[in-house]
Amino acid sequence: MLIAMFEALIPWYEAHKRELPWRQDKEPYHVWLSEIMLQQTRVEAVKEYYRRFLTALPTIADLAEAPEEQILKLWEGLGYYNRVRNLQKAAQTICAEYTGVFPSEYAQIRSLSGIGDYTAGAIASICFDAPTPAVDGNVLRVYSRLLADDANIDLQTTKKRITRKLQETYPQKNPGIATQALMELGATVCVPNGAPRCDVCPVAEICQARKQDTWRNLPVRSEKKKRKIVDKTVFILLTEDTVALHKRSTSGLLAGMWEFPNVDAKLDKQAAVTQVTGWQAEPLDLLMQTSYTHIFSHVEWHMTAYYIRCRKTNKKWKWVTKESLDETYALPSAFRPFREQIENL
DNA sequence: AAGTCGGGGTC
DNA sequence: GACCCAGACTT
Repeated sequence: MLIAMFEALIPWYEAHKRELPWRQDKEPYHVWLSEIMLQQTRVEAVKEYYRRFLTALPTIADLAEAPEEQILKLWEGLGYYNRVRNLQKAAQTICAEYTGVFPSEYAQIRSLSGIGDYTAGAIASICFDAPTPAVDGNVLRVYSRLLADDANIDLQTTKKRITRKLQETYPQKNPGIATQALMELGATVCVPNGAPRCDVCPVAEICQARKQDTWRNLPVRSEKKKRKIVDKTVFILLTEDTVALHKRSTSGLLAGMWEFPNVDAKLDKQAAVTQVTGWQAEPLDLLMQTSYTHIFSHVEWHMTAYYIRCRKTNKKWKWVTKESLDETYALPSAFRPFREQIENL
């Protein structure tokens, strides 16, 4: 079954594959960067980030030596910011332990920061022709439907089993093509939301979910728990030419990113002004008030923002010009609407 | 095994 | 509003 799948899949991929920036070559740095950026992130979202990142940091050595502010700025808006910290940590490991040359053995690749089973398998097969499966969400979906396998794909045991089954029959010639072909099928034909395009699927004839008409129920996943709601009051503190920023902790949510000063509570106008006075920034005028909800995977921020003209700056915040905010400081998307509003004051 | 960690497209 | 994306790491 799986052998027949690969036989039909490879020629289909060669005929229908998308042209993507990271498919120009098999340079490990390029493939690696793309795989990290693509973790839980759509192809369309990654394209421009990928190009910009490589223009700024063309080599692994450049990445290893880059200031943290620069790599966070390059990742700004892409999310999961620990990805880029781990990316740099791995780059430093490659420079220190592998003389700057990306390692070619699966075990070495797998041991680098930010590289798990999926990414190691992808890089080893695509860059080094190792017959190592790369089991991502696409592959789990394709496999579940092809075999009408109703095991929960969120379970470790299921992923291990599917990885093992693929490993047994993985093509020994051009395994990197097999890796990309499986994912391409999941991304463009056996799609995650909506009906799969079985009419153009190269393996429709051997698909058990299609035969049984059970594709709607596959793959099976764990139940998701609902998000917590956090109320926030955000302070857009402005002088004549600067705005106050705060750098977040280097651990936890949005680690190391910059933000507008805020507190985890819903303050009314008076309490907000009192808060700013307590920070000794001397509030002059309350210019505007806006509200905005930002949704993360596991939490919602219900934010009320007060735009306040201040007489003085304090030592508690970093007061920066709008220009340097845009050019230098990495601001998460959660705060982006407030940044835009400043222009309308 | 469950929780944490972003942001956005699609239905 | 719910789902989920070329997942990894921590607890």
